[in-house]
Amino acid sequence: MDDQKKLTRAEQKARRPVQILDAAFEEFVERGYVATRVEDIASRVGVTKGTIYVYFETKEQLFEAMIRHISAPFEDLLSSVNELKGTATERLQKQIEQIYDLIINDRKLRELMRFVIAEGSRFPQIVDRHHDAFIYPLEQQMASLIEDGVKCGEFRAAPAAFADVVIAPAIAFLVFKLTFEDRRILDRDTYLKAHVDLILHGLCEPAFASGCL
Amino acid sequence: MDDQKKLTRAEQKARRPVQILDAAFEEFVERGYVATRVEDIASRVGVTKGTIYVYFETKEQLFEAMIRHISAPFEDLLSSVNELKGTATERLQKQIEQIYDLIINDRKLRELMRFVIAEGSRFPQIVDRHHDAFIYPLEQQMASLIEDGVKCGEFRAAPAAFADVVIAPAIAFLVFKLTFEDRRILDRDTYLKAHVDLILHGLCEPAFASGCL
Amino acid sequence: MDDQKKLTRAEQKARRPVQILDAAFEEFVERGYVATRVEDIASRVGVTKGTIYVYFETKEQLFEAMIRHISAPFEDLLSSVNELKGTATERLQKQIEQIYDLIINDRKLRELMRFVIAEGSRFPQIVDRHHDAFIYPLEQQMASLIEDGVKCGEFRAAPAAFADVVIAPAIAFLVFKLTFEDRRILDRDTYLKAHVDLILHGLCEPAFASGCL
Amino acid sequence: MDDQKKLTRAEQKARRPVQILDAAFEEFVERGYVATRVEDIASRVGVTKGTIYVYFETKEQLFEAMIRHISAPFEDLLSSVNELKGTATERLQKQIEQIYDLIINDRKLRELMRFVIAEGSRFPQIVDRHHDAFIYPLEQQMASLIEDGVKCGEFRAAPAAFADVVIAPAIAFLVFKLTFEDRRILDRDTYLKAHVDLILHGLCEPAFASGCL
DNA sequence: CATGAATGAGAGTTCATTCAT
DNA sequence: TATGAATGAACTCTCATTCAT
Repeated sequence: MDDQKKLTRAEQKARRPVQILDAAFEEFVERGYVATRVEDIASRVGVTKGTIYVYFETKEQLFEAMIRHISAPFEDLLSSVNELKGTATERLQKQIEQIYDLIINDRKLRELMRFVIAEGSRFPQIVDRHHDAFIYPLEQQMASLIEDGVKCGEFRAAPAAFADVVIAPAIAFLVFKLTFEDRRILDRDTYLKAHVDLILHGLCEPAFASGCL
Repeated sequence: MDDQKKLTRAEQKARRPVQILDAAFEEFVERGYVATRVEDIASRVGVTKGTIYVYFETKEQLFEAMIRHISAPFEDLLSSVNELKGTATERLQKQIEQIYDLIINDRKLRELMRFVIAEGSRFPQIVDRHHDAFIYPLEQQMASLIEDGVKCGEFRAAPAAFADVVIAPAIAFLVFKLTFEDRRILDRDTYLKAHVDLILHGLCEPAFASGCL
Repeated sequence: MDDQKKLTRAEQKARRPVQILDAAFEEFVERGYVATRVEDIASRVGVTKGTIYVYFETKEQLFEAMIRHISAPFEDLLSSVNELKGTATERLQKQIEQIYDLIINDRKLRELMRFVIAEGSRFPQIVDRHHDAFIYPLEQQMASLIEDGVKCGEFRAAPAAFADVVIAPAIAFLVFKLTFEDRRILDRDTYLKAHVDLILHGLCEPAFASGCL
Repeated sequence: MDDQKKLTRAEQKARRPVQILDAAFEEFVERGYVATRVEDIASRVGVTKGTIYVYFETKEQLFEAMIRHISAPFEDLLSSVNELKGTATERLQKQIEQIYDLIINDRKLRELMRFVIAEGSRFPQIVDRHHDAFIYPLEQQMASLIEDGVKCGEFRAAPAAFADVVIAPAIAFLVFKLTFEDRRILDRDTYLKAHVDLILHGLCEPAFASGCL
């Protein structure tokens, strides 16, 4: 409580943009770009409409800034995966698990996907951004992981498109969670297990089949 | 010929609701529910604002009717699958192909998915509808197909969630197409081949592996 | 009273634009372009804000249309002067009188001048329009009248700029009336008499001086 | 040198009000009272919004102060005319010339006229001020000059309103310059010569006509 | 059935003004 | 003295909806 009081003007000011962006995220998620009122974002922050315009020129720019704000963390998030150890199989399994954890835990990532789908035609940049910063790296990592497995003889030779198909169930999981949220229950563990099971069987050298699984 | 004219006019009127629903689909796709103006739908049909309200009480009801209108075909569409012949493997492969064809050819199905994601919180019924009429039947069919394969020894025993994971790449494909449309090229054949390849390897009894593929 | 009732929708609609333009004139005169609220114009007509936008796309276009509306009458008004009869002196005198009558009686002409001065930098077209439709014709008529007088020996040879200077007191009178309105009284007859007196003395051939005045 | 700096800084502050008034003049000229933003005035001075309010209570008072600021010089400017020497004719000619020089050289005088016309109904005081400080003295001087000329037999007896009419072309010139600025070229010398020519012919005793011109 | 003029409740945005620093 | 974050009232413009014709 004293905490709040202690905030000097300067501190307040430094926090405002982030406060607004966070509030904007919540409101835009709830109602979509067009139906969200700048005033609602403002009241969520506890300021008035005008204050929003001190920090952002238009509702449009606020939306774009919000997207950038919530996208930023993913960029370095995906780069950490390279450090995995173990056999290709183990690493593949591990990475899939991490992706599911990300999808389950990171509401922002999920909602970003909704924005991309719902507002993509209004904000084409976010579609490209999302592809370049999220989808493409995922594909690349998966592709190189599979390649490793093929090289060391754990996986059978696979067409390039395999990487896409291998991560696809996770994408579908994300979309399901986004769409049905609480309405239909999707159990992470069950789904994840089925996913891993399928792709490992699907990838392993038949000769290894009994051994590697 | 006057007869014809009059008939045509009468037919015109009988077609009005459908014309409006089709126009509504196009406009709602282009701009989303909130940003679409009733007037734009009207001019697409070639009538004026007021006419829309002769047929639909509110914009909201028009939207819902439009969703019902474009959803209708899918209902009987999926029931045709049962008639497939051949081994479980062949039927599985065939069905997957059909799903991709559907996704590629049916823009309405794709955009329905976008509506579900984008407007789901505004129109919760459409989410349920979509699940019951599209997602659930798909899962059921796939599940029973897999079960058949297991029974006849073609597929290894699989957990229930397998059905979801098996169709997931197709869902992801749909979402990709929806999201990136022309921006990123996804080749149906390449992706489909990888998908089928993966799941057949993933499903087949190892013993059958060499034989069934 | 019945008159009002009898107005059909169609008639109403035909009158609306003019009603709005007239109301706009009054409001813009009273407060200037920027300070005038579209809503005030609407209430003056007895309709609501939205109605204005049925007829005019923006406040700016409404203003421009209003200027065109009040300028239109002047265009043919000035062309009637050519029909004057009598000696050059008589015709000059007559025309000057007509100009003063115009200035005195036509509030719209006066206020147009104010718009040109006050809003000229915001609406450059109206400045040009005003010059071409009002100032220039006035100069031309005066110039040809003087030329006539010179040719028939009534007036002494005069430089071209004379026409401007000869009408200038009327312009100044207009500006005075515009500026001081009721605050300072300017008597038309006294001022007009002095004006005519001055220019006739100033123009007449000295030889004619006693005769022509 | 530190002294100097400090002095300069102190001087800076002393100059602030004048700097602000000068900046206000430019901005108000450019956009008119209502459309001018206090912030624009501030940035022209190189300070921020708040600073303006240190020196002026409201935008309205700032405007009025600005008007007073630019009007001040005219007050003593017109009193200098009495010192003219020569015949009435020479002095009249001289004074007319001075008025044109004033109009040509003094942008502030010209724009003051625009403020009077454009903002007169919002700021009635400036209309009165302008009349009392500028128009009325001009008329008075001209009237007494004419009276002198009449007394000494150079000018013919003239009605009182003559003074107004005699200066009117200069007023019209001012308004023209204000209105058309660069758009239409008005040559000072040509116009002035025509003006003087007209009024001298118009004022001189016919008997003197050949002699005095 | 079809029209389109009219409504009126907002929505985004602006800006004079205040006040803690 | 100077700042600039914050306010809140006002303004332009939009659009779903109504209803007389």
